[in-house]
Amino acid sequence: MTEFTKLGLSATTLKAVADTGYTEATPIQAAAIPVALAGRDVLGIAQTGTGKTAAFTLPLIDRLGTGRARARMPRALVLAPTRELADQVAESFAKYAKGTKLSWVLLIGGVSMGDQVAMLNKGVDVLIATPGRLLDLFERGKILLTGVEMMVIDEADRMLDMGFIPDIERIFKLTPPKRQTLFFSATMPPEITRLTTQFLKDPTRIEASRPAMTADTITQYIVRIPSSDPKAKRTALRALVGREDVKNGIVFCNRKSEVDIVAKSLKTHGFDAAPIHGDLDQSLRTKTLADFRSGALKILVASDVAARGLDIPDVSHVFNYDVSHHADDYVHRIGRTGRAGKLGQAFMIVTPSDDKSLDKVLKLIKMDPQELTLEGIDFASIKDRPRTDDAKGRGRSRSDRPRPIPKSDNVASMEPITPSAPKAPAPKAEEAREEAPRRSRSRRSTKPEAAPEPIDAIVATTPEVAVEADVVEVKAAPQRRDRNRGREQAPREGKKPEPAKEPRLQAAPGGFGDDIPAFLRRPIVFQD
DNA sequence: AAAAAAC
Repeated sequence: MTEFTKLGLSATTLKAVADTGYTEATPIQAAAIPVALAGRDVLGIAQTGTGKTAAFTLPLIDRLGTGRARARMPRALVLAPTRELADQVAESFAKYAKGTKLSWVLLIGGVSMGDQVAMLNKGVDVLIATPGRLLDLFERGKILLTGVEMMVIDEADRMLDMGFIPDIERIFKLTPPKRQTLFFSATMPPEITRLTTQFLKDPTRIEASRPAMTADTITQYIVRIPSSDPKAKRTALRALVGREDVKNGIVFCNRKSEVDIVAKSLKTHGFDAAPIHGDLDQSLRTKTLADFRSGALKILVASDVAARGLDIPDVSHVFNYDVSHHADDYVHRIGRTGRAGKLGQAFMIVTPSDDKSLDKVLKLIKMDPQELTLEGIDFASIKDRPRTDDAKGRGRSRSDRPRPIPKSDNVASMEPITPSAPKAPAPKAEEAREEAPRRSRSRRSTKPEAAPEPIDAIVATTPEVAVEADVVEVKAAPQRRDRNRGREQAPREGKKPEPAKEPRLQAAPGGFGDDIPAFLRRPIVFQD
């Protein structure tokens, strides 16, 4: 391991690092920081859990030094795929930049624009943003990206999954070509390779080998049940959660609607659980996550919004209510536990209809998790009330749908599952009535068309560094700021409901009074 | 198959 002091960071930055208690850099930090400090582009291939955030935050802070920010002209831009991840970067920034005069702002959706705009007007050095809000603010003329000296793309492959690549491309083109770019992705599918070829200059490729597929701090289990019925699955989940000594745990579901149902079910049965997914109000998401981090909430029921990247140290259990369809997601999900040397347990409920997904997972993790059996539950006789969110045309009409089955005592006795002794008495197993919260949301496909052109590998200009990644990670500050929670209305600037998109004059930059040079009101686009 | 992300 390399010490931070050997990486060429300034005294101020080193002091901030030392204050966090860390002395040794992770492999990706040791490799990336000197390259970034030298002003070179970095192509980092690394998963979360490798200390990636600090690997770009520290050199960013160092290189921006004490230069000063101008109104609406940020000098650095960090893009992350989800709001929570962006927030996490902001936390890291707050921690490491505290000895400097650098200012920064978190630009994410779901929260008031007012504070963000005010910060931009005052002038900030660093923007930490999700693509949607950044472009929104740009289109409103609140930001100029022509002063961007450094740009960081975090979790690029996830951006691809989420259909953000056109946005990212557009943002790249709004920044000056001479910027320094630090680009991170866990995998390098063709579309991502194309992006790096187009926008990175002679990057140094730094690869942290996949963190061990199954960190040996995580014990994995498979819980097979003979029924795919949602109610049967919930019963199994409760039996599982009830018998484990769960300090704090995350339950992952594949669908947002299921997240709501499962959270409600757990709550009804006396568990301290709350849902988190992308359809929930951002203030709620923020609060729920904060509660979970602080220990005020024991069980987080989550969609994959929480699967990747979120650094919640010390999660004791992960429960996969659904088998993830993407094997990668399974690895990310269970990676929320067993972190920083702590021990973790991961359970996966598997039904007969999960065969395909399970195969993919098992192939990827290259091991066979221990099989557990939940004894004493007659899963076959548990039937959920019909779900009504299946209204995709061929759904049955209200009248000919089967009626809810009268409550019956499905659960005989809760036998301990195989290896360990029962810890807590299983909660009462009567199903409460659960109404599936219905959500209809128009969904547009954002998948960009795959560019067929296969691109050659990136030129590695420095010897390729293949390093062994381990699980040491710079921890997020335990105390979160509540800056997301501002509920006040964003001051409506101009009362145009929808500015007709014609001759695109940007809103006036500050500092010119009424006399604004025309060129400043025109959008500026750099073509690479 | 679904998740996420702008008003």
